[in-house]
Amino acid sequence: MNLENTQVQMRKGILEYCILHIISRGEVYASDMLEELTSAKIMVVEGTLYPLLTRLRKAGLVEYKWVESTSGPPRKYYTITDDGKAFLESLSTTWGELMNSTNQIISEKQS
Amino acid sequence: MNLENTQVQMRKGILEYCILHIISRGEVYASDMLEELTSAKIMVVEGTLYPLLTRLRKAGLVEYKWVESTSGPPRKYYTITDDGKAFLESLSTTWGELMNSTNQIISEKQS
DNA sequence: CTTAGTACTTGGCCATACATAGTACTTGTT
DNA sequence: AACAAGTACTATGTATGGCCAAGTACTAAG
Repeated sequence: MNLENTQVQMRKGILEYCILHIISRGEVYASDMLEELTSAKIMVVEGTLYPLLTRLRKAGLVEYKWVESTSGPPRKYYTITDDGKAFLESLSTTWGELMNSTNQIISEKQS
Repeated sequence: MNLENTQVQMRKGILEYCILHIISRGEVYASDMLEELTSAKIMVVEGTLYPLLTRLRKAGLVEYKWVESTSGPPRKYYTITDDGKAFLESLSTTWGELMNSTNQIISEKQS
C-alpha cells in the first residue's frame, strides 16, 4: 500500500484514453506518443505503450501503416478508425463522469 | 476491449482515494460509504468495498471499532489514522496531477 | 422455527501497467 | 568488412485491484 503503487493503479484505463486521443489528432508513431505523454508528465515506458497499441489495433480502434525512416528501422504510423472515434467519445463521457463523481466526493466538507 | 471494462480500469486507485476521504470526514461504516458513493454515481459492490477496507486497515491508514446496532449485527465504524491523513494528502496531489495531465492531453487541438 | 434483512467475509477470475530481455534494421566508425 | 550505437518494435512473466459469487453470522418479525 505505497504511494507509487496507487499512482500506477490510478492511471489504469486513463492511458488508453490518452493514447486514443493523441492518435485521433493525426498520424503518429510510438515515439511521438511517448514524447507527448512525457511532456504532460505522464511517464510511460515502451513495455506499456506497445502492448496497448496492439490491443487497440486488435480491437479495430486504430490502424497503422509502415513508413520508412531515414534514421533507423521503419515505423508504424497509427491512425484512428471510425470505431475508434466512437469509442473515444464514450471514453470522454466516462472520464468526465469519473472526474465529476470524484470531485464531488472530495469537495464534501466534514459532516 | 469493451467500454465497461475500461470504466472498471479507470477507477482503479481512485476508489481508494474516495473511501479514504469519506472516512477522513468522520466515523462511518460500510453502508454509509456505499450510500455516499452511490449518490456520487460511483457504483460499488460489497465485494469491492470490504477487501479495500481490509487493505486500508492492514496498511495502518484506518482503524475501526465495533458498535452494536439496534437493527441487525454490530457494525465496524471506521476512523482515519495519522498515517492515513498523510497518505490522503499524497493521494490528493496525485489525483490533481493526473487530472491536469489528462486534461492537458485531451484539450490539445489537431496539430 | 422459519423467513427476511443487515453486515461482513472469502476465494477465484480477469485486465492492465510494468520490468526485463530480446529481435531487427540503419548509420557511423575503424 | 566488422563492429558498436541508436532506433523501433516484440515477447514473457509478475503484481495489483476491482469484481462476481457464494457463504457466515446476527437480529427482528411472522
